[in-house]
Amino acid sequence: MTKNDTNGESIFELSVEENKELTQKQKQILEAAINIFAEKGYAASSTSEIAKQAGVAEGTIFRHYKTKKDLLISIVSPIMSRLVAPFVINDFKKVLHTNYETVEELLRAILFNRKAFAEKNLPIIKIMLQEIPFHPELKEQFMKHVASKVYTRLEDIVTHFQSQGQIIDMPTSSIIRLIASSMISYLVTRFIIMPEADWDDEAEIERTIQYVMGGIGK
Amino acid sequence: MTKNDTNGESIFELSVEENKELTQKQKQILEAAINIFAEKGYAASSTSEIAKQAGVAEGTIFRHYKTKKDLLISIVSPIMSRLVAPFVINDFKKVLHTNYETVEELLRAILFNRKAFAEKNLPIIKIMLQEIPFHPELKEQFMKHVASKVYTRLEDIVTHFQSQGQIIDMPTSSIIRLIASSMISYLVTRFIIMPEADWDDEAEIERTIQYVMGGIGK
DNA sequence: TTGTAAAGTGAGTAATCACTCATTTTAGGT
DNA sequence: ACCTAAAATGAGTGATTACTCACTTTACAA
Repeated sequence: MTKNDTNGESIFELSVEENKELTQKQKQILEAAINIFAEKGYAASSTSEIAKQAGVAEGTIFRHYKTKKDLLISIVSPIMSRLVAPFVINDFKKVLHTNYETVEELLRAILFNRKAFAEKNLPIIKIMLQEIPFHPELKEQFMKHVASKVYTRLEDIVTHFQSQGQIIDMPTSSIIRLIASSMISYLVTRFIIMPEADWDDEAEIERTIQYVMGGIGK
Repeated sequence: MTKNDTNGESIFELSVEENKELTQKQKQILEAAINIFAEKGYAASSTSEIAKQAGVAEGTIFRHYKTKKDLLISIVSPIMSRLVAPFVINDFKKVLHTNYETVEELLRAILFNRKAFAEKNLPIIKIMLQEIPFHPELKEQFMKHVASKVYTRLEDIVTHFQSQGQIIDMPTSSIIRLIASSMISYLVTRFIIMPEADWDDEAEIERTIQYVMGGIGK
């Protein structure tokens, strides 16, 4: 089931382990928990409501998850690995340099790909963003397995294209922050802040890329 | 106490109504509630803990605030007006055009000013950002009294400088989104995501402005 | 068909929740 | 010094919370 082709733009299209061997009821619990956590927030959600919406007894939840927090982590943790999946390919650098001749191309591919990912996993991403500030384990996991890894890869990208003269001379950390900010802001605005506005996605992504290139391109 | 001078860059330095006639205990309640809400989130905070930290009886909280949610709104609401204060000056347009000859100047002034504001009101701003998604009244208030008003002013700014040829030809809404995203992202990263990193604020603001201008300037 | 371990149940538990209210304390004008 | 209204109190309320556990049901290999 796991795709592993690494040709073309597919670096950013690898999928990962789908839900393994889960009981039917366990899947129902996860689905209900995801919906309720996303809608009301973790702290304001009760296990009784989750059980009710999942159509299981409350005790069933605690047979699979020691605590309510355990349930939260079981939901949020997997999304973190999947969030960085495209960046942690083993020969990332090589594949990268041979497939993308310009920063623009690369950034566009990343943005399109992560947009699809965000679209597909919106509720869980909302939970992640909402709960990270209040759960040190989540924050730590995010910093260690998401932020730092993405940063390293972006560092590779920026320095590589900087040496090619495609990117202006500015501290790498600032360039990374500015690029990431623009791209993440687009996704957050698009799917979280104003999801019900009518978006011309292709055009707006194009403008975002144009804007970024104007800011960091030579 | 309220400053009303409108000369120089002071448009973005107006202060507003300070805490009016509040009991000493009421101030203690607000202070404790702000700290605890910011730290643990609204739903995970108990009125008993707030009362304890404030050094008052739990009943005292409910003498001043009908419900716990009422307390939340009493904390978050005022910050919204203060957030947009610089933008709702009555003769904003006139003062604006006479005081700032370039977009760059203006954006820099806004960013510096709102940075100071964010620094001074960080915990309340955190609460606002955290709780808006879960409280329709707050969301509505934010959209009506913050987002739409700021948007209108930015529209004025963008079209004005566009007619002067300082800003590229791109849909106004996209330009506003991109500018606002870059500036807000800086503040969020600076104060919420990575507050403990060592920032060279002046330099980073300058880079942000330079980046924005590269993206939207001619 | 039968044995058994895992899955599922739901009534029960102690703790905590937001909120009430009868009573006491405080502040300030006369 | 006295009066009074507002401020403050804290024990008490029923509802809800996350979680437990003795028990029943299910799935499936032998």
